[in-house]
Amino acid sequence: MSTVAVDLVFTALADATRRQLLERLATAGPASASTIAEELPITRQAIAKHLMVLESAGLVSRARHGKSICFHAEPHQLAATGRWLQRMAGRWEDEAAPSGDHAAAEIDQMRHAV
Amino acid sequence: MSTVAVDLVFTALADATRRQLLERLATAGPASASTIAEELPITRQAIAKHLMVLESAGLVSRARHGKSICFHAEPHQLAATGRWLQRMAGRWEDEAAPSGDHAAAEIDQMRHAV
DNA sequence: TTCTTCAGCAACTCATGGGTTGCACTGCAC
DNA sequence: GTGCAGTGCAACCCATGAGTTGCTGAAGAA
Repeated sequence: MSTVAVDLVFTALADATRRQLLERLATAGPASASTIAEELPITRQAIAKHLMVLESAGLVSRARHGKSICFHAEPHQLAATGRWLQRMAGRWEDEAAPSGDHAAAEIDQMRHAV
Repeated sequence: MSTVAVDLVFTALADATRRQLLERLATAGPASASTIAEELPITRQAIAKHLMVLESAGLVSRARHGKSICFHAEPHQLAATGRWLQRMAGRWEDEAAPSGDHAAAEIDQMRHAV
């Protein structure tokens, strides 16, 4: 996962409406922006904008059929982001561990840096 | 992990500066807002604000020593969020799988819903 | 062909948040 | 006590983004 991809995914997931949208698509099945607009208290335009953000993050994909467009969730990207987070956390924990009490050392350094 | 916690973590991670801050603390060790301010091209106040956001998300914790405050990264929360994401993705994949081609069914339904 | 319904585009309002400056407060060293 | 270094708080500017309205375009049905 590139830094850009991570940025897009986190930005997409930071908004509660977008997470709601994603969950809607994942649990209740694929739908168009118009269909979702009937279920939520916001306009089709707002939903379309959110879906574009989700799509650019790879969390949702579209499929055109005639004049209507069907969006469906992509859990793989979500899982990939989860793995990325865990890898990152693991690496940082490894970096912090071997040097013993890294924090204490830093604090000690701060104390004497007068 | 509660919905509120998830919201806070994603909001915190959505900002590039905050991710940079978090990585700085995780890799180069704990530091105070003033110390980081000397390394980055933004003011101490801006960094302090970001650190508050990271702290409220549980991604960073503070330790006061005299008049200076030392912040250090908390990889556990990052790992927990990663696990949450993967669990979510797994559940959604399970929901999509058993019903066969869910998307196709929905599209078919859309087609005939005139 | 015409009507209807869906999606796309553009402009706009308004709230939120990142970043700044300025000042007050608090420990520590002298 | 005084000065200095670090933090906290409040007000402010400005960019971004969420959401809206209005219109245009295109595809399918009668």
